[in-house]
Amino acid sequence: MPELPEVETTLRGIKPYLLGKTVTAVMVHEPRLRWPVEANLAQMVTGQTISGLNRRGKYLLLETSSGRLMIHLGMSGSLRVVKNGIARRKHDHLELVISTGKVLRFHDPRRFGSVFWLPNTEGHELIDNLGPEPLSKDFNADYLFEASRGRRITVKNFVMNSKIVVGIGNIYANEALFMAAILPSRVAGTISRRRYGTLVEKIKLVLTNAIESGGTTLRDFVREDGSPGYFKLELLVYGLAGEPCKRCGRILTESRVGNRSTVFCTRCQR
DNA sequence: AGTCGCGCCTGGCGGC
DNA sequence: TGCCGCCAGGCGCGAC
Repeated sequence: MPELPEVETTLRGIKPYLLGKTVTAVMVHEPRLRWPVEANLAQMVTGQTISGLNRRGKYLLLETSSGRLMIHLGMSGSLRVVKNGIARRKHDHLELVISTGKVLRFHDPRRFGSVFWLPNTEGHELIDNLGPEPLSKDFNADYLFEASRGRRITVKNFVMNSKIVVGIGNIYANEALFMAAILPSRVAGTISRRRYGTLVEKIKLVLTNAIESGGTTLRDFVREDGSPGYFKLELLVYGLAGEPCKRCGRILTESRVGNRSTVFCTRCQR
């Protein structure tokens, strides 16, 4: 499930192959993604030179002089760089052929991902109103505390809201709340400034550590070379319901918060 | 305005 | 062994 660390890992992996390179062809094999791939996308991107690669939340941005290609990996998406001529696999929906003889392939079995072309002159509602980057200084205890006042949703749903802060999905929300010793079901508006300080610190820590491990591979996620991310080995609670808490030994509990699998320790988290 | 539930989609897995 | 139903969840959307 690509969250910020998986998208960042992908960005760092593909960057050396694409930066300063020219796209010589674009093939859209399956336009039926989360949002339909626009019919003119290939025409707009072909011939463009990629002048920068960036990430905003879970969106990858391939910058050119006339606009940017926005890619979201959805639930099961991945990007791989292969040599031109390697056989296409099932669910390889879109390809960018690069002047160097490499090909960037967008692979997404469940098709929850999306690909957009965004001209320089236009904004896009999907990225224009996002919250701060969690690894930036704009994301701090005061910000999160103030943003939470009056909110009746659970703290877990609160930090998974991309309008509040980008990049945190179910896995890292579970992990950060465990590390911060906060129960996922706590009401966001009733948590103290001090505890939000701890939560901010743990969110930054878990995301940073996960990036260092190349992200978390549960099923679908792979790096640009097809290799998995290894942060699964360092998960403390996600996927570990029924196992003893690594901190106190009590059996970890699983429930549904916001209709998503939530794992926590009833002793360590309050 | 904030909150909640739905649905998109495929593949893996448990149960029978 | 095979089939069926459930589940995984990012995220926009409609309803209240």
